Amino acid sequence: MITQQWVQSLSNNGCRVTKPRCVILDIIARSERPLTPQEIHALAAAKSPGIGLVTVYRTIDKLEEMEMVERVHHTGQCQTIFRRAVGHKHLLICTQCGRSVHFEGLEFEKEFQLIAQKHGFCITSHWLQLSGLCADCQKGKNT
Amino acid sequence: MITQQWVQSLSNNGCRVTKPRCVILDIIARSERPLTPQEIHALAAAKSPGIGLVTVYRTIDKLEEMEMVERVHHTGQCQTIFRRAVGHKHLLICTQCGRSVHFEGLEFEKEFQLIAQKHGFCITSHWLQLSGLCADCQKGKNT
DNA sequence: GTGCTTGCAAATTCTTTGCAACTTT
DNA sequence: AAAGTTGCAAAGAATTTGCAAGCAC
Repeated sequence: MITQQWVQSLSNNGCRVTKPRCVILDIIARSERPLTPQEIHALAAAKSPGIGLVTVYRTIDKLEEMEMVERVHHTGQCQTIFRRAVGHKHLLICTQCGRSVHFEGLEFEKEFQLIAQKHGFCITSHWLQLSGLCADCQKGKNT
Repeated sequence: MITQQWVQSLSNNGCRVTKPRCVILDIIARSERPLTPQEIHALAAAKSPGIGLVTVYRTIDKLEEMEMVERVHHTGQCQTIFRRAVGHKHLLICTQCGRSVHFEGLEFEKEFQLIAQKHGFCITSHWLQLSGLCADCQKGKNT
């Protein structure tokens, strides 16, 4: 389970493993789709009343810093949070239900470099996200 | 000049061609890099004192609606505005000076579809941006 | 006990809305 | 003259900060 790995990492980095933090971690780790800070807060508060939105923001910052989550562009904003994949992967997002899947994209890397060279640029990072409808939403299951 | 085309389009769509609007249009059309609403406002106010930030927001909305500009992910946010390219192009951005260039990316489209199919998704759009250092910034010119 | 965390309240920052005055056509 | 626009002030929304109390180790 991802949650346990994250708790371990936190601990290894000298961070305290507190109740609110665990609840938030677990919600993000288990989510199949990117969540906004507000959504995370709502889910966290449901599980464990009293958790503040501020704690959610601070936990997200910490997780981002430790490269366990990343910001994703979804529903018009780029502040939704999704767990980060191991290795170099990109995201495939369902515009309707939000379900997201990581995919390998190594084939592209070389092409990106070539394109950049043509313009005199030296690439340091890239942002690639595909949006569409997942199998269920195509069938109208989540309507 | 892009500005003139835009003014023409506005006019054709029944929009009034006002002074503030022209100033804002011109700033965005000429910019080599994505600008935040605040930056646009600062530049606009410098050229023509009295222009309100609200007008900038409203003009951006209109331009976006008419597909003349797009939101770009830059410097940690995705609300910076950059002119939109004709046809299907992607963006190459300098993380240091912000200079941006559009490039063709048709070769990727088919691959995107294939990847999506493997996961049962049907792609409707994608978001691809390459970030790095432009030629000048690599040489330390803009430091 | 020490020092990291938490939650509250307040402060900021960014964006949107209501409205009367003002332009463009 | 009619209708779209503008800028101001105010309202909202989202995020950050200060701080005393509370936990984890």
